[in-house]
Amino acid sequence: MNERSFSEAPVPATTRRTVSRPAIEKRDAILQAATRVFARRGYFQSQVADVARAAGVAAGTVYLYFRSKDELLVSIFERTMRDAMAEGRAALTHVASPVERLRRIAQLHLARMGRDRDLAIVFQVELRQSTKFMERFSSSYLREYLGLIRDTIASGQTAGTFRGDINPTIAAKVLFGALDEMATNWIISRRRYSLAAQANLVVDLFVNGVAR
Amino acid sequence: MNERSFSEAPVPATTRRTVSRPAIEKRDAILQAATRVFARRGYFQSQVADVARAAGVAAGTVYLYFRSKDELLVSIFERTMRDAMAEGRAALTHVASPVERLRRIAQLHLARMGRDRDLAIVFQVELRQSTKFMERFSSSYLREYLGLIRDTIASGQTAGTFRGDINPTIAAKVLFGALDEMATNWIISRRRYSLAAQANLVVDLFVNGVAR
Amino acid sequence: MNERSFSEAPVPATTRRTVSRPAIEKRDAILQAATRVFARRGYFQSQVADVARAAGVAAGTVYLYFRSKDELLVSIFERTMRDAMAEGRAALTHVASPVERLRRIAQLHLARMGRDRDLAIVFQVELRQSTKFMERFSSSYLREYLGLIRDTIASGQTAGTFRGDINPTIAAKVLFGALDEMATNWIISRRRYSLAAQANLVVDLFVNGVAR
Amino acid sequence: MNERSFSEAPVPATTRRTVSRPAIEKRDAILQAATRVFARRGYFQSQVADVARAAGVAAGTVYLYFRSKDELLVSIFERTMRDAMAEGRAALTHVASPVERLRRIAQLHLARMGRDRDLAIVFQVELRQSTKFMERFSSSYLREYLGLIRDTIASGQTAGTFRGDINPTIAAKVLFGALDEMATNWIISRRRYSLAAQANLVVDLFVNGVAR
DNA sequence: AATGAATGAGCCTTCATTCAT
DNA sequence: TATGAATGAAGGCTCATTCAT
Repeated sequence: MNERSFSEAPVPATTRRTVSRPAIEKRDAILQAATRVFARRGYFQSQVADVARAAGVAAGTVYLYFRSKDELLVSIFERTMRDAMAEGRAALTHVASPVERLRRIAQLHLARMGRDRDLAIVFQVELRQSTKFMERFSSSYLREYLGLIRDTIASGQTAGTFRGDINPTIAAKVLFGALDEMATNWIISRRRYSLAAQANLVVDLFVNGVAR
Repeated sequence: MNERSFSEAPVPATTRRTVSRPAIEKRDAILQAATRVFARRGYFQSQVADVARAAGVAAGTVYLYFRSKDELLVSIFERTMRDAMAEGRAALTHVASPVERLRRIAQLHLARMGRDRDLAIVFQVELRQSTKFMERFSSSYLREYLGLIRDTIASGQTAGTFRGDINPTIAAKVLFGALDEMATNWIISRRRYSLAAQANLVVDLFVNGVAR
Repeated sequence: MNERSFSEAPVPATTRRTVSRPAIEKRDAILQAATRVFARRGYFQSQVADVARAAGVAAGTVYLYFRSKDELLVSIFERTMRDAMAEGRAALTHVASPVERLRRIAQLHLARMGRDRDLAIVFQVELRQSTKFMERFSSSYLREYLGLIRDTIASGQTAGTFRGDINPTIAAKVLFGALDEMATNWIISRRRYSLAAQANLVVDLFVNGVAR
Repeated sequence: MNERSFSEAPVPATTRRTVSRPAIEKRDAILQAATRVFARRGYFQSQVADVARAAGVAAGTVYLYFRSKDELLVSIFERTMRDAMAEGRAALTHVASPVERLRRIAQLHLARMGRDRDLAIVFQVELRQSTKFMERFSSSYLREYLGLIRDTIASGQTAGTFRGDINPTIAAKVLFGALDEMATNWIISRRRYSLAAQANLVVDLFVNGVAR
């Protein structure tokens, strides 16, 4: 991967703020095509021209919507995370019970990945190629996501539902790591099973432990 | 990454079985240099010439010991996993208690990664770039490693230490995912802390859960 | 020379059939540059970058018009042979006399080589580097060319102009070999003389023999 | 092909003049192996290590007998031509008739090639790769060989057997070209037939022409 | 004389990106 | 906005040759 820039999302810029509807649609089409192509061939094996072809546009057109090939990957991540966080927060609005909140988080997490295998592949595999790349991610949405889990755990501790002697930061990583591994394993596995169905099992394990 | 071959390790061999000591040493030196270089620059940014220079040999010499650049990566994985599995099995020989066994596994896992940051980077980041690559890994040593964890959990169930109503396969993934995330987070994090020290915390959480 | 593919000519095509004029011109320019460069430096000593520079395009551009370095060589052969066969057939249309036909063939053959020393060098030297390469050639245009000569001889036999006791296939090879050697010798020789002027001498010798 | 040197034949040089019998034998073995390997794989595809292996020696050993890979090719040519010229002259000693002399030359030429297909391939194909290479050849043995033919023809003219109005130099090229083409065609052709058997046909054609 | 491990120069090809239209 | 032809930097790998043993 060449020098990653990680700069602002470039939107076709005739007018800065009002981006026309068809422009957004084309941008989305390209992003979707990129997800499909990256998932099938892998990021490095994929050529920008492949993405363009899959999106039904010319190679040069991709660069009207994205600054670079890297940015396609970054944008897939950001769009998905933005959606996920928004959906997550909405889903948690009226859920008070910490356990139930974790359950919702896990369900949404695995459901989103399980719903779109190509997206899942990009998230679980293609997105993890360089420390720079990962640092960039962890310091933004991922930090936010881990924070959401951590806060939920902490509030569970405050409420007396969860043990006070555990470190909520570490616990958050444990849960995230577990969900992440579920998703990765689902990608890799030849067998086809419901990923979402594992959410409750994971949360149950996380909450109650393996001990009798 | 180009077509990976994953074929046998090509060691310059005077006779097939007896590989001379200096040959082994040079091979190891190259592998170590590769770990360092890949970790610092990333696999794709690294040139074979960089690795050669770091190992103090000529570029062409790398190809006397490894079939391709890819094979350097594969070999780092395989050598480490082989060592880790051997060390793991040895360390578990006389440990009967399931909880203690999990603790040992976690400790060895995080200690190994925490001991060599470069190796950890290669393992947590560089090695996860393509589905093909990951499939190859999961179907060998990783499967074996997950199996080791799963069997430990299952024996804990048999012994009555662990709940009978959990799926040991899923539980194994949960624990592995948690450890894996610890390592990844440690890599990414700017702060320097002891990775190994988290082993007990993770296992405690895994065994007892967050619930009061 | 690497694995030769000998596949279809890859012409950048807006539409499959209508190749734009400038595209054809650029392709021709590259082919001409390749002829010049290969003749001066030899095929293996020539770099694709040399050809590109001589053609006034970037190195990558060559690959928009030709699949590989090999294909440049193949294309020079094919374009020349196509032209030569077309010109040859046209020139023979109204020539009935077998001797006169042979004379025309020889004249065109040597005139074409004598007209473009670079092309001659590529034909007489660079194009004869591997059995695979030569097999490929002999089984296409060369076979056709030898066939043209053989048929002319055979018709001369039928007409009673030529002896009936000679094998026209062998006679064709003899004439072709003679012309080919004339060309090769002309290439190699330091002295500059008219190659075309030897056509009649060769044909006279071929027709009448050296015997008094 | 890299810079060709075309320098003196390097003989293992412990003592300059007295080359031990086994040294000569090893040199010959290498040359024979080279002929076989070059013929099968082509000169450029062949590695010096291939030749060494085929000769049953180590790669470095080849360089004790030959200065370079190029020189292997050159030496094959020179050894064969030396033998051929010697054999030729001997065979012609007591043959006075010009036609008969030509017949002997043609027979020896085609018999030698027809006897050793690998050698024939090297001579007809591998040896003709660069102008420099060919210039080197033409200016030595080839010139001598053509001279032999030319002189024979000239003496035939003096004797009144051959027409006085032909240019013996051109006639010599014609005959050589004819023989050369016979050999090349025999190499390329899938069909297996006697090459030597064509000698008389070619000479008859050369002497008497195709005309009735 | 013989070995074969080591060297390192050399080059085809790909493909992200640009830009004239 | 859209196109797609053109660019040119970049690098993995081969293999003839050397040389310490």
